[in-house]
Amino acid sequence: MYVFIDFETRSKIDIKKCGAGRYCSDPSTEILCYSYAIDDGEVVNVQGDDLSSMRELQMRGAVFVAHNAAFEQAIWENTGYPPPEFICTMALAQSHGLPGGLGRAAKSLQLSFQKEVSGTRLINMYCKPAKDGEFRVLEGEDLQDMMYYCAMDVEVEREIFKRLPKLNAWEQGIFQLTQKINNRGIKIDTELASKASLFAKDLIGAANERLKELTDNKFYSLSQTVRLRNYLNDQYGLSLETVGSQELEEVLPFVSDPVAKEIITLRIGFGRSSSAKFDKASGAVCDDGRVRNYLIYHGASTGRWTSHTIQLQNLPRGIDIDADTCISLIKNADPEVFNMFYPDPMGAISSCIRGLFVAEEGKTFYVVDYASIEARVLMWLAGEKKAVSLFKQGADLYVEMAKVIHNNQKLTKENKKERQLGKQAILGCGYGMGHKKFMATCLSYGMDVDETLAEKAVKAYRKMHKKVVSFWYDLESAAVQTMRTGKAHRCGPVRFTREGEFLYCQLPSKRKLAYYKPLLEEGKLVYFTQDSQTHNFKKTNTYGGKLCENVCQAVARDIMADAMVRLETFNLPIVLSVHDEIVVEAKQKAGRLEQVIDLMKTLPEWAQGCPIDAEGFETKRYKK
DNA sequence: CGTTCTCGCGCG
DNA sequence: AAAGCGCGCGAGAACG
Repeated sequence: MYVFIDFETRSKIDIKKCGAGRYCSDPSTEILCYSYAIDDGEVVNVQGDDLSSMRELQMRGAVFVAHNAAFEQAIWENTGYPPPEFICTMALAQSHGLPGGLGRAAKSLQLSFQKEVSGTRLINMYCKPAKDGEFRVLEGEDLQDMMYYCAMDVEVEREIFKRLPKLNAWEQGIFQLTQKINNRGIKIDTELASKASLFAKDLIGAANERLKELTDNKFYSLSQTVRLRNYLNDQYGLSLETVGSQELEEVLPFVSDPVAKEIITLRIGFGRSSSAKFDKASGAVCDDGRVRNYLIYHGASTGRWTSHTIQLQNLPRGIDIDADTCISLIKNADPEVFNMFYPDPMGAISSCIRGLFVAEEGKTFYVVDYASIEARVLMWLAGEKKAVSLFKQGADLYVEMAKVIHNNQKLTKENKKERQLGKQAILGCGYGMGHKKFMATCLSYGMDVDETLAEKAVKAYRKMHKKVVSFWYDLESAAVQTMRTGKAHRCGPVRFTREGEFLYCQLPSKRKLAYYKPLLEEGKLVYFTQDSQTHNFKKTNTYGGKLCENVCQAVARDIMADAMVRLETFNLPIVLSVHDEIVVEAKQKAGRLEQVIDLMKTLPEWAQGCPIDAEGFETKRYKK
């Protein structure tokens, strides 16, 4: 028996500011009404927060289904009863390469039920307090409309559920593990959050004031990016395409006007949004000092986790300063003293963002990450035996690459510049990058590589790793053949199949990557996906190099997911995972770091032979 | 006034 | 033998 359910809740606190973790646990948060449907039955609307009939269904072994089940589970928990396990239609949508949001998912699937747009007005009216801080009373026609809106959400989620295959048992387990981590949460240094936010706001405020002076009050903020670009171009004869820091760094040496120079310097130094993460941390922290509900299962189409509320997957690495010293200055010193201490005070503050996350009293973080896992997975999948064995021996592949690029066997680790180029090639050229893009990528890492050298590097990579190159073409041709014939086609360790509205790519772990509404257009493979920049759901083309990238990212994720399950089995609680890194929070114990590393390096049956490696450290305060 | 899109930032 | 890819969020601006 499946029970499809959707809660409408109200709260005195703002879910946008606090995230679902704190929102659901706040005492002012309560269920206004809810709708549910049993199997194919009619949707039932219930006013108020009495869940007793739901608990009865739970007792009878019903399987509950919700869209973004984490929310329903947390709300259920807040009523004082342990929630059942859920199937999450958002997880189903995302694991099929569809948008996560209920409305967007319904739209992209062109369901017969669509999300009711009129719900927004009701939510603003009844789910948030009025200006006097009190809730408006939901009754009469608006109550009926609210229940109708809620019921439609149930219809939509039921239709998504019927339309998409369920997660396999292993992946449902990974989904549950994600929820477990989300509920466990991670502790925040709240004192640091509030003080650092003030420091950052001071600095940004001063920079914006200076911008006003320099531009005769034409601006109020350095983040007015488009206007700032046009202004610099018009006023100073520049030809900027953006005001991104990379482009600005490039042109700065050629700008002669002192005012333009200063504006650009201000934008580079203060354009980043540093105080935002501190503020979000302050807002999202629960009563026990932890933030929760930050990981999104299968947020990326490849299966990687993404993160929200506080985006934990893009914490700045920081500049080269001692973060502990900087944090104690933020806590104990005045801003003036602080600014004297650091020539780049914004850089210093943003270097402390990682330090917001601290281990619970008596515990410590074990931070372990895989070494260039995607490059290793690629060599393994492509069958590059030599590279695989070099990786296994612990050889320096970056130097080996440099030797080929420069046609010089005498190069060693000490040839830093050459090795750096070799590293860029190994990490960057595996998915078909051309030499122009390679040049730009090198430049973004501060390496000035000319076109000839870039061309040499790309050619050398492709010559040295012929099987990687053929892997691109074989992947594309297997996918295209599957589209042409409707039959499964294998490419080494992966297998393409055509089922329903999807082209699937089955990975060694048996998990399937999904491509929605695939088509051959003049022999080229296209499919529908959400544009990662604009969020528009649209047709996009793909090709060997891109398929290769998807597969490598996905396999690396599967290796990490497997390790995460293992860590939890050995009672090593994960509080965070970031693409190739896992953070465990546990009591300090001799040998524990090695244990975490060993468990992460242990490979599942399907990945035997993959040359992975991991390293890490322990720390009370999160850092890179 | 709220929603949606774009730009730019940060990570892997 | 041609192409690197995957995200979320804040702020501003456009839209209704």
